[in-house]
Amino acid sequence: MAPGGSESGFRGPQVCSIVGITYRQLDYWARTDLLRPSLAEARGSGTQRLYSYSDLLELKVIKQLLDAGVHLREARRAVACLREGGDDLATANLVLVGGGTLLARSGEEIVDLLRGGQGVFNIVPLAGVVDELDAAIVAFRSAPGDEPVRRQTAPGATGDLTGGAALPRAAGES
Amino acid sequence: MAPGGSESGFRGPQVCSIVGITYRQLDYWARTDLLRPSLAEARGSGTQRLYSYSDLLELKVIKQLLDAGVHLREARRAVACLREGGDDLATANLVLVGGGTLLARSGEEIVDLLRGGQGVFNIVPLAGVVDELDAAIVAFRSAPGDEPVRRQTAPGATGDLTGGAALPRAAGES
DNA sequence: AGCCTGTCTGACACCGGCGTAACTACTCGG
DNA sequence: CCGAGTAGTTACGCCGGTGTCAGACAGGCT
Repeated sequence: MAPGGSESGFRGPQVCSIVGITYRQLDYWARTDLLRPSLAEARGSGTQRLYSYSDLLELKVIKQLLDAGVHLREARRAVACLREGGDDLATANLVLVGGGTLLARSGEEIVDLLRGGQGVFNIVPLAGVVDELDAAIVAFRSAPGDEPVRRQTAPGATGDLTGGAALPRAAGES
Repeated sequence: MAPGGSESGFRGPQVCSIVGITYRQLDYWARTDLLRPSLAEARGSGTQRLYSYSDLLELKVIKQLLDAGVHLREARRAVACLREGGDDLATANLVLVGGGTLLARSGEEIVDLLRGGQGVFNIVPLAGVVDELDAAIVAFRSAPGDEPVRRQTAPGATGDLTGGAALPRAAGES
């Protein structure tokens, strides 16, 4: 298989090493409707799933939530909110409050929520997630089966990431 | 300072109905060293555990975290941080970031963390926790065996929340 | 076609976090 | 001193989420 050749999406094992999850997790999440591949689903043994760039982004968010000790049930709600979220995700923060999810654009918005709300807030800064994901993709393309951690090159040089799904990187994070 | 402090503390089943957890949870948490009663531990069948007011506060924080879908492992770290915190917990926010815990006194502090941090933030406004806990204690004393398990949407209009029983609420909430 | 390799699939097992149900031990009123 | 009630303890099992492993299958290569 050619690591730099086909641009038609990402297959299961590729997704696993890019996002940093196990194949069992990816499979379980696809079977339980947490996140199914948007480009092509498996139709039996031997076929292959194809994930888009935005799929990877959602998977990365899920992994971050799991690493932070958040339950998969909350991750399901987060994914649902991300899909409605629109296009400029890199500058927003995903906020989970008891029973609801929303995208906060500014820090002051979060402070307002903290003042009035009772309950626990789970907040995911999406800019960092996008950064990590792009760096992991670039590292994977340069060395698919080797050391995954490489220096962070500007992903804008790669042109098209996955056709039409690539998000333009915003510069500032504040 | 603590409601109910005039007596010798809170016993297991009382704690369960005040905090809103099951006896099995309380027992499991005591056995796995998440939170052991600080006043008296069980020394065999028939004896009884005695929990202090600050025990109840920690238990309430744990329950809030669980309700928000946070794993028990994170709750263990949160408890450790709460014990190191000062006395004025009611004005602070408990913040869990990947691998670390801290108490943030102001909203701006949280915004600063959000700017630079990469990872998921779990934030617990402790003022709301104290409110709910005091209200539950007052409700329990007026109707010890009557009150069913109340939902998270505390009535709040109980009136004499701070009537000689609760901690003095210092900071405005909105 | 036959082989090889990569990928999906199914069955089994494991562990954390409890629920349920018995059992046990202490306390209290009489 | 004895029965009732209460509270802690043990035993067993369930369920969600994964690791492990063997098996099934598509597609490319010879």
